[in-house]
Amino acid sequence: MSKTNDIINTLRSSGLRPTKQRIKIAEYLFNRESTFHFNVETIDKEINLKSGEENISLATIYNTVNAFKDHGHLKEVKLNNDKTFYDTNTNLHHHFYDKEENILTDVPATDVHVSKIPSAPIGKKVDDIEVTINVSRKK
Amino acid sequence: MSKTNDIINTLRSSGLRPTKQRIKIAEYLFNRESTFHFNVETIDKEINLKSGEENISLATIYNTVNAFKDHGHLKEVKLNNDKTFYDTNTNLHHHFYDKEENILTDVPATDVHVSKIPSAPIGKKVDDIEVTINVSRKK
DNA sequence: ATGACTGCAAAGAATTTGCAGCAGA
DNA sequence: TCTGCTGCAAATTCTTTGCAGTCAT
Repeated sequence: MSKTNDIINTLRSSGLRPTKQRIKIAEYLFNRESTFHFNVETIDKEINLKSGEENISLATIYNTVNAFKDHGHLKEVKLNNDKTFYDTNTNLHHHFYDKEENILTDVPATDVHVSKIPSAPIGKKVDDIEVTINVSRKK
Repeated sequence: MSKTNDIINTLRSSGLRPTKQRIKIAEYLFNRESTFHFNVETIDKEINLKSGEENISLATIYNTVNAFKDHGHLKEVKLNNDKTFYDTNTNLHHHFYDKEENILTDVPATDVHVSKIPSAPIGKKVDDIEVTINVSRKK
């Protein structure tokens, strides 16, 4: 079974119609070895400016990314940036963040141990812990 | 020496002219026991809608908050929200975050120990570590 | 006096939405 | 066929900016 068929099945089984545009975006996002951080502009540039084929409208890219997020294929990430970033790694994990260069790198959950945390506020329970390791250029 | 004079001195010594608007906003933000998370709308509502006095224009609130941030009196915080939030606690600390209610609570740095972290990417050094403890209503 | 700040309105930037036409089931 | 999706443009929302008048020093 080809990768494209995998993608079609994944979309379908999460309740999303596998349209031409969604397949193209999904292939771009998910057919890669390592995790990937991007924003809507990334997709627009890579898919639209690069190919001589039909373009995908910005509105559709927004709709598609939101649909992927709502169906658990993407995770939203907050950066010191006006644009919204997304992460193709939807598993629990941590990050290196270089704010000088606005680069986000994944850190596997197993590479970080948090050995002490306070108890949750009254009436609340802890769901998960996210660690951001802020880094900068070594001088 | 009164609190207002403290604020005027703090503003002046960080290179900001203590104008009526800045003093009013600074008093609202900094004259409180515990740390405080807010956005521009918070200030607008609390200071403008509440008082019968002269209002402070939105543009000035934006300018003031940016000035306070640039001069180290505020820290920007990223939430799952379209608006930019700020934190009056500029020291290193961690957070409880309840995304159901969009509530952020401070956790002192001493209440959290991270006992294992990966080494920084090549050419980078670790500056600090921020821990977000995601919580939700206990069922 | 002079340079910085305020406030208004207009501009900007990212994202969402209304709706007609199109495509996947 | 029949919803759901796409794509365009218009609308929205948050934030910044230009500029004339005002205020702190």
